[in-house]
Amino acid sequence: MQNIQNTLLTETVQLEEILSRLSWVSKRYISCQLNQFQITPPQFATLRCIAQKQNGVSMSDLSDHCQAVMPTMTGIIKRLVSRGLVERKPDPSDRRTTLILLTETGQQLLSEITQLRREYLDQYLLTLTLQERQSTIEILERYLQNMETWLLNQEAA
Amino acid sequence: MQNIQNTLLTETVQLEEILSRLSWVSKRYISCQLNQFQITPPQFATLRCIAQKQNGVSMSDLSDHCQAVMPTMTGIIKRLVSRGLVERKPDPSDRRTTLILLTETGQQLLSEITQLRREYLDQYLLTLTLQERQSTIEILERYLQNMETWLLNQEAA
DNA sequence: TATTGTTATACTCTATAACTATA
DNA sequence: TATAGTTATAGAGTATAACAATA
Repeated sequence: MQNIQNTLLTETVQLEEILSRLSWVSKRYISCQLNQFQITPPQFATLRCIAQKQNGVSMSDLSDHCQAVMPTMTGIIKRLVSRGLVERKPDPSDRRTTLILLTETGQQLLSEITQLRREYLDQYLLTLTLQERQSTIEILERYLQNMETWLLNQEAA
Repeated sequence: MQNIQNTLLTETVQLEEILSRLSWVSKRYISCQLNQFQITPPQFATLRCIAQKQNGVSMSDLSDHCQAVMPTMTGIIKRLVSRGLVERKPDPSDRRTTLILLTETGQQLLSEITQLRREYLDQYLLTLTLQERQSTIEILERYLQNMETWLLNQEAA
C-alpha cells in the first residue's frame, strides 16, 4: 500500500505536532500574562499594530494587518477607546477615514507589558547558546513570513 | 539613568516581537486551515487531546490539558458531540465521571486535517537545512515545556 | 466534605449582512 | 459606483458563581 506519508520529511510529523501545541500554548501563555493588565490577546495585537505608526492607522489598515474583519475591529477599538488606551481622530485628507492612535496611557501600558514579557523571555533565552538564539530568530522570522504570505493569498482567493 | 533594558540579551527584544506575532499569526493560520473543515482552534486542540488516550479522557483531565476551565470544556464538547465527532461514555469506576472519546468520524476528520497541515509544513521545511530543522524541533520543544511549566505554576498560585 | 460535572450569566471575539457617509 | 466605517445579529469561547450528583 502506497502511503503518501512516506514522502514527507522525517521532521515534518514531529514539527506539525509542536507547531499545533505552540499556537495553542502560546495563546494561553500570552493570555495569562495579559490578565493582570485586563486586556485580551486580540487587543494586545491591535495595540502593537497601532504603535508601529506614529501618525495613526485607519480602521481598514488595522483590519488588514490584524487579519480581522472590519466589524470585529470596530468592536475591539470601541473597548480600547472606552478604557482610554486609544483614541479616534478624523483624517483631514479623507472624511470617510478615522485614524486610530495610542493615548499616553496606552503607550505606557504597552511598554509595561512588553517589558514584562522581555524579562520572562530573557530568562529562557539564557538557557540557549548564542548560535541557537540567532538561528531561532532567523528560522521563525522566515516561518512567519511564510504564513503571512499564505494568509494574504487566501484572502485574495 | 540606569535602564533595566540594558541588562537584556540583544536577541530578547527581537524575539519578544517575533513570538508575539507568531502567537497571533499562527492562530489565524490554523484557523484558516480549519475553516474548510468547519471546526475552530479550541475544538482542534480538544480533538488532539482526546486522541492521545485510547480509553477516553475525563472532562477534568481535558480541562487541565487544554488549559480551559470546566464550563468552557462543557460547551466545546457539547458542540463536538452535536457534530458527531466525539461521544460521552460513563466511567464504570466512578459514576461522577464522564469519559470523552473520538468517534470514527472524529478520528477520520482529525487525520485529514493533520495530513493537510503536514503537507503544507513539509514544503516550508524543505527550505531549511537538516541541521536547522533538527535544532528548531529541539528549541521549540524546550520553549513549549518552559511555557507549560509556567502555566502550571500560575494555576497553582 | 470534597470532587465531577452542568447550568446560568455576562463579556469578548468572530463573521455576514445591511446600512450611512464620503469619494 | 466604490470605499470607509458602523450597526445588527448570531454563534463560539471565556470565566465566575451557583447548583446537582456522587465519592
